[in-house]
Amino acid sequence: MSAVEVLAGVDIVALRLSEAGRLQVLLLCRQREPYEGQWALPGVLVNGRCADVSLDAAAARALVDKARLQPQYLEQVATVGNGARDPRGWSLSTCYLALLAPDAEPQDEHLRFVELQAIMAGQQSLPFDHAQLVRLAAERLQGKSVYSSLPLYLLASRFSVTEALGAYQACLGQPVQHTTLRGRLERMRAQSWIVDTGEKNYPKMGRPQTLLQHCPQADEAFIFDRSLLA
Amino acid sequence: MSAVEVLAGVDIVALRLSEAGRLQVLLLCRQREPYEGQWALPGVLVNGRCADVSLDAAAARALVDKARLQPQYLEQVATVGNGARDPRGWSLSTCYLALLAPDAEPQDEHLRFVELQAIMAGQQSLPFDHAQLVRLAAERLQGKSVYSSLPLYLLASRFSVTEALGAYQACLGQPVQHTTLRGRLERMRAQSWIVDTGEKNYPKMGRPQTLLQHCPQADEAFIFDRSLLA
DNA sequence: ATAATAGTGTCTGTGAGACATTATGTA
DNA sequence: TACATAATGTCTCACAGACACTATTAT
Repeated sequence: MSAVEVLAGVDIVALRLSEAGRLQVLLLCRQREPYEGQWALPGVLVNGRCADVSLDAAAARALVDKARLQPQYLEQVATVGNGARDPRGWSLSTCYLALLAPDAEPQDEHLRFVELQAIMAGQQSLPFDHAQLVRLAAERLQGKSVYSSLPLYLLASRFSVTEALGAYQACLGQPVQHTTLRGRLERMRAQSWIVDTGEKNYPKMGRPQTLLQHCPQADEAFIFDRSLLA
Repeated sequence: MSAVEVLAGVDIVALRLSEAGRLQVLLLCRQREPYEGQWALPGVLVNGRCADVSLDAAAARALVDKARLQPQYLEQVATVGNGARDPRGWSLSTCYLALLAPDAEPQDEHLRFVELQAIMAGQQSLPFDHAQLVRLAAERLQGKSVYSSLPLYLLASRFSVTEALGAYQACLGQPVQHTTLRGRLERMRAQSWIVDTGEKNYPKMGRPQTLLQHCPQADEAFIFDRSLLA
């Protein structure tokens, strides 16, 4: 090992909303030691020899190279570093939160989605400190969902208010009043972040749903000036 | 350079509130190449040979080793990595925001406080991408000041409402209604985050000031459920 | 008609914004 | 007394929370 350098990488916590309305984490079966054959977060090492122009670019590359998936949202969560997280020695990992569309599907058998709750509850164990990274990313998502439009990045390009409600409830882990969400969506519509497509979805029963479209007007999510569930 | 490892470090944006009520950044005159003799952010390299148990510990060490200062608040802001920021090659830096008490004084001539505004305006240039790191830290502080008690960590152990108001205005860069801040301080008092010491400060003119004490009940700052300046 | 789901309306409570008023010290 | 600064009171507005009510489809 070099005198002044250190092992560093990025790990991606990529989340998808299942049909049942639950959050799922993308895992990859490791092809190399350490922990070969175990299901872990997708990630890549970063060092000068890679073509990455930046750390953020390395994160995007990790998801494209390993899973051929393009996230709808990507945000750096935190960097952890210590001597215990990797058997190869003192190492750094920068954790990213990625939000995928609900139709994101694994391309091969080395990829799998598992329920976020299974990891949080410890039923699904992960190598390295990946369980901790998942916790950090989930906390970030939950925290920002209280005052931003972040959960909308988990939806398909056309979505109903009911689907948006499901996304918020999955991110927050608790029920949300639909009237409150409607108010927020209306405020976003006034600023062109939401467009009413005019199309309708006709479910088996009940009144048809208005289909909305999410049109982010900035890189960051829309910020509301008040918290949910205060 | 090793095949898989990379140069990594932490850099600290340590802020102090001047008597004039303006934010100042702690700079250190570099003792080594690169950029020897230039004023830059204090920081340390991280690698397995150091005794740091974690990246956060390395950040705390950077401030103690280089400036003998203990911050009242320390938070990781972001990690940047690219091939251009350091002349030695592709490198990583994790940026930390530190908030100091107003009586924090440089211990020797290698340390200096400069106005945050001078750096933001480009009047004071910094080596590496340190100006960008300062911007990231200042953005984090400004963002969180809207909905949290973060500015209070810039105050002495006993402080008046007027001083707290100055801290908020410095962090936000705009005026705040004192009645709004009083309401927030009162809500913190109800939850034991603020204590009325009963002591008074008697300025040359005017009604004496109640002296308050900040008693954080958690590692994170107090979060309000509504934004200032919406 | 009935069931099911979508969407609106109404009322309440909280806290920020703005500003007037009162309180308490010094010169 | 006048003056300066601290602290409180009042009113409005925006928006979340709760829940009732209306609307629109299929069977």
